Amino acid sequence: MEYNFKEVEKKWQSYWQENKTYRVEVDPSKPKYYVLDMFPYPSGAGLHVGHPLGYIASDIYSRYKHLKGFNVLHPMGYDAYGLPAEQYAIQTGQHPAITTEKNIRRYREQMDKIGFSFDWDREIRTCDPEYYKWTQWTFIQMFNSFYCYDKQKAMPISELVKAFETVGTQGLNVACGEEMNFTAEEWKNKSTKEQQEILLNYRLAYLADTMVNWCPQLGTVLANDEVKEGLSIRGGYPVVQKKMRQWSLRVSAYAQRLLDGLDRIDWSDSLKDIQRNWIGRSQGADVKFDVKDSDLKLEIFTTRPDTIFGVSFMVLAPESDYVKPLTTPEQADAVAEYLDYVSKRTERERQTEVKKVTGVFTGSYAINPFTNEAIPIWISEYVLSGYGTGAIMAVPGHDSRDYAFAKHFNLPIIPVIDDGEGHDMSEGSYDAKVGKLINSGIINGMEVKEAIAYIAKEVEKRGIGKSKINYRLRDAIFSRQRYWGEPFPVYYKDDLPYMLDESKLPLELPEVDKYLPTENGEPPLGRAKNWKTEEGYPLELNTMPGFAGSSAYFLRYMDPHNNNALVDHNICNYWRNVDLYLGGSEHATGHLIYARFWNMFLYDLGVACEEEPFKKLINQGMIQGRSNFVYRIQGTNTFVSVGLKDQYKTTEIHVDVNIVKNDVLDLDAFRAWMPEYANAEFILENGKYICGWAIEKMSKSMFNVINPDTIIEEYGADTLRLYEMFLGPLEFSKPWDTQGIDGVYKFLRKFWRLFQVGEDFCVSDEAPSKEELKVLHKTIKKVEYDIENFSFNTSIPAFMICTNELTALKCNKRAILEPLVIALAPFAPHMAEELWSLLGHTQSITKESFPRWEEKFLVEDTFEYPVSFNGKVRFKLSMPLTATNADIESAVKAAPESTKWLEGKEIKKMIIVPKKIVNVVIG
RNA sequence: GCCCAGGUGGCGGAAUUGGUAGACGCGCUGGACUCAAAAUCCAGUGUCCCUUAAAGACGUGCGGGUUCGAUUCCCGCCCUGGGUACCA
Repeated sequence: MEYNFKEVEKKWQSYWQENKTYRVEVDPSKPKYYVLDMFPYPSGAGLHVGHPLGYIASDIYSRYKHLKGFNVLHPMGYDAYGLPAEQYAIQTGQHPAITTEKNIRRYREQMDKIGFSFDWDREIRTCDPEYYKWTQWTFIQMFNSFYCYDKQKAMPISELVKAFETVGTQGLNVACGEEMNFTAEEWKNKSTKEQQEILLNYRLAYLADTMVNWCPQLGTVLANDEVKEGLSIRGGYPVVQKKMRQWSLRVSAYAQRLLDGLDRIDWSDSLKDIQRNWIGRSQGADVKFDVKDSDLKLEIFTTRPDTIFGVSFMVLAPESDYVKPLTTPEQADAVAEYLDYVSKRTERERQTEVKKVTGVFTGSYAINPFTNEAIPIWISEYVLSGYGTGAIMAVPGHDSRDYAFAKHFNLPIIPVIDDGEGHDMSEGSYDAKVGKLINSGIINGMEVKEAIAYIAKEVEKRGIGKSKINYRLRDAIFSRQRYWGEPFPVYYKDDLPYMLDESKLPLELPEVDKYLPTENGEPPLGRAKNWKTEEGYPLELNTMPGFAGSSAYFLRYMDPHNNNALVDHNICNYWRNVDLYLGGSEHATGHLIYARFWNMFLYDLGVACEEEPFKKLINQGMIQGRSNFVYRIQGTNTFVSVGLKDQYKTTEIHVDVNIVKNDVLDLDAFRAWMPEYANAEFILENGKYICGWAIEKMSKSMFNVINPDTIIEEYGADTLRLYEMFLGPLEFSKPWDTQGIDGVYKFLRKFWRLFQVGEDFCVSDEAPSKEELKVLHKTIKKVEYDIENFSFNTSIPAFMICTNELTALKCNKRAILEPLVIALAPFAPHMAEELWSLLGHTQSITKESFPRWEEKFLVEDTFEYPVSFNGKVRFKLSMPLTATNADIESAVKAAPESTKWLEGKEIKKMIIVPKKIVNVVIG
């Protein structure tokens, strides 16, 4: 009886579904294990063969953990809000909810065919009001919180108000937009509106003016990549830099905790590095400079206080608040002209034209606190308003950007560090933090490190500055002028934002007649009828960004139907956090930062039980496409096989990989593929048309998309699962190549045949031989080791070797085959279930335990020593395990093969590594 | 520019971390079974020298080093992929 995968896979998929085999509940009697995949955005194209890679790996691991006795949580859902459905809605008028629903059904259908062990009772969708109720709820909690640096956690905003009422801002050490100073008395005298405005400066979710690309004609904010040369890519309308009132999340408050947490989690070093760079901690000092003929103090941030004697000018960001007060009447026109130039520059231009040096003198001078010299204050776009204080002290001798600026505007360059090798200042700055200070008054002769500490201390002593740590991580802009996203639970009264009462949640997304901005530039929600509270206050028109819904979904899976809480505390206390998270590394600076931040906030609130949401993270690689080409002889409809194409002038054309098998083109299918090829002629080699090939991204336009359904149709889901794993290490990017799939397909059929005698299913109850037991235990050991280390690609060869060896031994013994079936179950669950039931078991294989391997079946009596002479292996020597080094030494000398290699030479040394190798050094 | 990962046959990739490099699979070559095909099975397959075999030499991006022994460790380069960039 041949293995009928179609029938078997269908049978077990419906069995699992009907019996809810993978349903999971809290069970304190068992250890928990939480395996999570990054949930997909359900796009219209459906799944291609690359998408399930991570799902298959996580499925193997969770099935394995289950067999190992863990209570495994393994859920799946959909990141359902997103741009493509909205774009489609704009074009067709079809509601994005309908498109999304359709796509989800298609995804589910495709996933079901692969045989995953998801607990579908826990499915969530971010666009479901029952789900986004808790996204909105969390936002309200953020609005009602501030971040206290002393306690290193989020606190209720009411505590801050209490502090303001009693001591004002005195002794305050909290996260904020800008430093504020007022007394309790002053606070009490402020109007409600003023007080609310001040509180926004401290809330974790806050409304503030932020710089954005604004396109007036399109009536929307644009991302940097949607703008080119100051014009919008769509329409070509002018785009300006504009401050807009936007919602933001104070992610920056958690910068240090996000950094520290990385040391406690099991992620790849490269991913941790990406996050560390993104957070960008730098230790330095804020220093205040007096301004000549003014009461103003100019505060700058520097990481190199040691170079303060080398400061020859100061630079302000064009957007800096210092610009206005520091511009003198004589320079007013020049500054205005420069600011106008800068405002027309887009972020993109500033980024691409990094080498372009521009700037203008303000007319004012700062006083160097250490030399008392007057130094000119300039404005330049190379200084960013959003980092540090938006102003710098420029040390052209030791900073390459300051150097370029000084050269361009002919400003003095003062060397203050001697690198000991006579660095030539005319060739560029010396940026390294190594050397001795020169031309630097009190710190002359000090090493750089010493000098940094000395000046930092001196600055604090004089009260002109303090040590400070800056982070590159910015707050997350949280508003989008889009329709298909979570509505904010916010209404406006007196121009101030207020949160809806929690009892009003969820605030459901309203219907609109069109998915475009309104005529007067409001977001699409401006079109909704009655978009106001019961009291008549207008509701927020923006929606939340894509990352809102994906920032706490892992918590919701624990308790997805709870209507009273994001997650029940006892349930959360059991599942705690994700033990294994699988997904792409493209989320390193997005989702994986936001989700950690969001979870830390919920942890501070007492909702989450662990500070870090994802204990271990694996980034699966991308599966690329393998494109096929045909070669048309130019000006004809004749196609030449790849081996002969150099004899003609040809054009390379992508051909649908689905009509090519093993690089051989199906000629009839090609003629039927497109009308223009209906009369195609071919020049063959060896009677076949061979196509060329290349590795490219899998995409429709390259005709190289492989649909998992097609593979399952032809080879079955188990083969697909095995082959995706066999392709290579999980983390690598690798091309899909259908050619190789035969190998694993053959393996499965061979495995099946182990249970057959002739045409019938037949296993023997005979006792296994020593040799058979060795094969079994060797395999289980290897497979277990590989699964634990996520090298599924090497455990499949272990099964293949095992099957070949058992076939050679003609072994069909139950004692060997039963444990093997269980070990194979995580990889090929359908076949395993079928064999298990054929072996006479009445309950699902998921109820079994993973087999244990025992060392005693693996130990040998002898070891075959490779004997090498001067590092080159010459022969093998079989020795008992009990042999001493002296035994081995004399055996090597006595071996007849040795005489050949020793001829005319003497043994200088003999290295014997027990159970490894013998190396004879001769000379 | 800076940070990270990687470079092994015709191809995807193994090598239990310093101990027989190329497991396993694909592809290719030959054979068996077939009227034939498919399927299946068996054998071979890093390079060079050679009619063949034995034997040998070379071989893990390049150049050095440590070691009895290096794909693995160290130093200096080259290339590929990823991240990031006026972050002071």
